[in-house]
Amino acid sequence: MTGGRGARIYDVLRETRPLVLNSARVVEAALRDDGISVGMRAVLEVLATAGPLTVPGIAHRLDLARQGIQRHVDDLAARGLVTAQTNPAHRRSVLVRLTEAGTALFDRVHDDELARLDTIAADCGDDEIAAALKVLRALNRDVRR
Amino acid sequence: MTGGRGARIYDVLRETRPLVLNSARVVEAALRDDGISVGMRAVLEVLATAGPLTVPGIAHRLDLARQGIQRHVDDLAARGLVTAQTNPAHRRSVLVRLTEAGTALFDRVHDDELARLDTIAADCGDDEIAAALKVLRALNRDVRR
DNA sequence: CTCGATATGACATCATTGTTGTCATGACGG
DNA sequence: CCGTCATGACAACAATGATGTCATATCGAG
Repeated sequence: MTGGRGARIYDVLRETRPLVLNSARVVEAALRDDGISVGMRAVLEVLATAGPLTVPGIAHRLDLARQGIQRHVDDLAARGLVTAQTNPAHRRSVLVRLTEAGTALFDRVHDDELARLDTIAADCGDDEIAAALKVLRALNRDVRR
Repeated sequence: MTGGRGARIYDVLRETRPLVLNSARVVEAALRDDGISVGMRAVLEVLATAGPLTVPGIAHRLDLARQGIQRHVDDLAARGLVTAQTNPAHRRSVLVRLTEAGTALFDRVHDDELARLDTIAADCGDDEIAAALKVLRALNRDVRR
């Protein structure tokens, strides 16, 4: 055996950092023309996926501090990509939601990304991709213990 | 079907960012007492794994610019964890190698990390972890096209 | 209902780190 | 030998995650 279970999980984790860096480079290049950053794009994605959320709610979904998300939301609002909406559950903490322009921008960006990903990792089967997703979710769940 | 192949690969990629962030937080907390950063630790790992390398060589392995690596190497040298070694293949570009202190530090840190990882993602089988590794490597190989 | 604890927005600061640029010099191939 | 490239050294910048503070709104306990 080449190593214990921990060593094999370590190998998995070691692949993640360059993957995040490289995909961020690709995504950033695609976003440059639109004048938004990867951080701002991450906020757009959460809003597109989970619907209107408060700033702390977005931060929780992304495992980030609310202060940093506040910056991104402010920047996005200044560009007219998100807007505030009254929150029925909390009068002070408004819900942030995508504007039409924000929805259109994210949809376009996202479609482009999906098209690119269709042709990638051609040597991996659907079962292997599903296993990778399961393992990564398990790691995300446990690593913050 | 819930989405095409690209959508499933996208789901995999989406897990990687928080995973990198959270594991970096854990690693950083463990390194704080030793006074080194995650970037410096990454350099130590490359040197421990691949043996003495030049600064551009380390940068290539980590997919980073040589300038940033130079900083980490300088910091590590100032702490006595790495040292220069004459390069038989290139008189000017010296090889960086771990000192005894550097080797001891990385071994200790790495052993601690492996011990933690042994108990993680208990619901994932060895075959699933192997599949995850294969998929991540394929993504790393193709994403920078 | 009152009060204390907590959440939130706003604002500010800092550290890490990836990126980019420059320059002099050595290394290497044509 | 000369032009091109690689390398080290140095510098500056941008994005972003982390941290702290403060006033105020919100909420739950008593």
